[in-house]
Formats: sequence, structure tokens, C-alpha cells
Amino acid sequence: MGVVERREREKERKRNTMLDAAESILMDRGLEHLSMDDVAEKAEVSKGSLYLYFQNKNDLVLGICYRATHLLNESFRKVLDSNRSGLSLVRELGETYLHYVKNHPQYYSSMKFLDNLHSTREGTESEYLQLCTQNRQEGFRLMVEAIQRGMDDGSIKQELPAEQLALLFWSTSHGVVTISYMHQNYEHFKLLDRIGMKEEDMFDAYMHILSHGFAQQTNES
Amino acid sequence: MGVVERREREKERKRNTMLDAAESILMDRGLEHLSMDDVAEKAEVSKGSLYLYFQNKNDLVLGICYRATHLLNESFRKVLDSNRSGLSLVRELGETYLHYVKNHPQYYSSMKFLDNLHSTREGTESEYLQLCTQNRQEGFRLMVEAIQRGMDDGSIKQELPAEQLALLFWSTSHGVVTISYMHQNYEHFKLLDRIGMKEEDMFDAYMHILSHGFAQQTNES
DNA sequence: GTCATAAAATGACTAACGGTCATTTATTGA
DNA sequence: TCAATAAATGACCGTTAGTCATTTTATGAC
Repeated sequence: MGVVERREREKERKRNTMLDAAESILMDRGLEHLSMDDVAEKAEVSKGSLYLYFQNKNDLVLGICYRATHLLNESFRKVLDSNRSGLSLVRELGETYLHYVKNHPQYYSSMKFLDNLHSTREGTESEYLQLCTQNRQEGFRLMVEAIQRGMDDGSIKQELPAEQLALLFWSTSHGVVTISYMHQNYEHFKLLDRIGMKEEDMFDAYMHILSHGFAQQTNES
Repeated sequence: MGVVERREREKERKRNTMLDAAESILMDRGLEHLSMDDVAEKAEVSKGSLYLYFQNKNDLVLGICYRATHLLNESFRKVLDSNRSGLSLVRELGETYLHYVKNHPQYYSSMKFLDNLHSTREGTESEYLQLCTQNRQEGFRLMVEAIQRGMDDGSIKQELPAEQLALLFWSTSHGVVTISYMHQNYEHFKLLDRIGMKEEDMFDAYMHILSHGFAQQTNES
């Protein structure tokens, strides 16, 4: 016995080797220049072998995306280790997201790839798609936790359920992060420069607005 | 005389015919199934002709994107025709954006395409890229105007320059719209359902948070 | 009308890439 | 030593973006 198990381990090791090769190409040349032929060559296997370990190219990219989301979640978890106020935890989650995108733009591009995936036919689902989705749910759960802590310690209003507020924080910070990513990675995106806003000031302003609102207080409600 | 001018008009007309064909295919089958061969067939021209009128496939898609951004701007302009408070204009701009994405998802996908365009080498720039960028600047300008009006009429705080606040409103609403788009178009995106939030409630909650903040008021600052 | 010139259009062709599969090679246990 | 099974291979296929030598059409001078 033990042969099957050893084979399984070996298979996992090879799969990771292939992912390493793919990741290396991704980091060097970006998603749009990632070809299966190149990955095969880099991993020193035949193209056919690649398809023994991954359903298709999507599956392979999602394999990288799995690593990407996992790394992001680890950063999130570290933030939640602190016992500061929930509000400042939320802020730090946002900052962490921003730094992540700045420091791992190619990982982030694999997450954008996930976001843009159109649903394939049922049953043909990639295993990595499940894993990525799980990771994203976990990331969201961590945001909910930070917000819940803030509601408990009184630093965050309780007008909305924590999940709904987390969704809003997630989606709006996603938007801000997208702008930052474009500013960082697209030569022709000049909006920040045009309005004379420093990238590092954007997040502060974002958190300020989100915390205190931009509406002038009136006596309605 | 007049021949050159007539030729120019004729050329523009043909270009539009081709864009019509491309748009028709986009609407029917989506961006990822838009092929130059199909466009050529639909437009009843040869593939070579397509390349006389468009630099490459990107250029053609940006031609559609130009129409898409133009349409969005027209909706924005209609909003600004009203003379309600700046704050409610801002809200309505956001709602307009949301409705646009809901009603013209394929147009929106061409705008996502624009967002994901990596800078090609200098000089090779597509003419439509310039036009799309101009349209986007115009859209942003309209947001600035709404916010400026709000600052003038006292409905919006003046803590930040109008341009910077507009950037935040743009980016955060972009994030919210993205979630809505995914909810609408991706079968496997179940986040809203999972947290029991109705899509139509999301925007209200978003505007509420953005207007009044989610931080519990304290006596700091 | 004729013709030379230029503009426009064509579609066969290439290159690149994702994906497949018949065949070969390696491993295992009897 | 030898079947049987698993793993690996790479030639091949279909699709698609993009090219270009050739053909067709339009123009204006005579």
C-alpha cells in the first residue's frame, strides 16, 4: 500500500511545479502573455501533461488566483489579530487591500480574471473556481468580523446589518483600489494627476468620507 | 472638388456600418464571442476591408466603447438639466450609472474592456482610445459639476475639493456598480443572496452611508 | 469613349494559441 | 519476465487576429 498516496503527493507536487512555472511567467510578462506552450516549456513538461493536471487554461489561472486570494486572506487575518477598535480594523483592512494591489499587481490581475469569468456550463466547473470562491467568501467574512467588532465596541453605527455594511465597504474599497491599480499600471490613466490628488491621499479621503459622510447635516432624519 | 469630401463622408458611413455589425454581434453574443470574421460577414465586407477602417480588433471594440460612453454621458447630462439640490443630483447620477449598467450590460462590457486595456506602444494609439478617454473625462466633469453645485447650495460638505470628492464618488460607485453587474450577469455570483440583500436596496444603503458615514460620532475632530 | 493612375476591396494565407488524442514510456505487482 | 496500468508525449486540429499580393472600381485628362 501507500503507492496510491505517494502517487497523490507526487501529483500535487507536480501540479505545484506547473503553477510555479505559470506564476513565474505571469509575474514577468503578465496574464495576457501567458501561453500554455510557454508554461509547458518553463515547467519542462509536455503540453499534454499540463492538461493532465489542469482542465484548461482558465483552470490553471484560477490555480494562481487561489494562491493570490489565499495570500490576501492571510494579510487580512493578521490585521484582525490586533485588538484595536473595529473602525480602525476596517480602515486597516482597506489599507491592506490597497497595499496588496500595489505590491502584487499580477496576483491582483488573476483576481480580476476571476471577477470577469463568465459562468461556464454546469458540471464543467473548475475545482480551483470553488477554492477561489471559498477564499473570497472567507475574505468577506473577515470584513464582516471587523465591522461586527466595531458595532460591538461602539466605533461603528448599527444602522445596517454587519454583512450589508461589509458588502458596501468591500464594493466601495474595490472601486478605490481599482482606481489605484489603474493609476499604477496603466500609462494612459492620468485622472489622479489631472485633479492634483496624490495616490496616498486618496485612501485617507476615502475613509474620511466613508466614516463621516459628505452630506451637510440637516434636521431631516 | 468635393470628391475628397464625399469620399470622407462615404468612409465614415461605411465605418459606422461596420460598427453596427460589430455592435449587433456584441449584443447577441457578448464581447468574448466577437470575431473579426463574423463582423466582416455581418457587415457584408471582406475581412481585409475591416482592417482598412480599423487598426485592429481593439480599435473596433473601442469604436463601440465610444458609443457606449457617449450614451452614458447623455444620460448624465439629462440629470444635470434638473435644478434640484446638488446632493440629489449626485445621487441621481449614481442611480443613472446603475440603471445604465443594468439596461446596457454589453455596452458596459465594452467599457470594462477599455478599463483593462494595457497601454500599447506609443504612437500606435487608436483614435477611438482618445475619443473614449475624452468621453470619460467629460463624464467625470459632469460629476464634478453636480458636486460643485451641491457645495454651492449647501447640500454637500466642502471639506474636499470638488474634483477629489468626485473621484471618490466615481470610484466607490464604480465598485457598487461592479457588484450589481456581477450579480446581474454571473450565475455563480451569489454574495447578495447570501447576505440577504436585495439589489435595489444596495444603492440606497450606499448613498446613505456615503452621505452620513458609518462611524459613530465621537468628539474627536 | 479611352486610358493611366490612384483608391478601395478582396480573400487566400500566416502565425499564434488553446486544446486533443493516438502512441510511447515508465511503473507496478505477480 | 511480463502483463496491466498510469503517466507523459508531441504531432496535429480548429479557431482567430492580422497581412498582403492581386483584383476591382472610381476618377479625371485627353
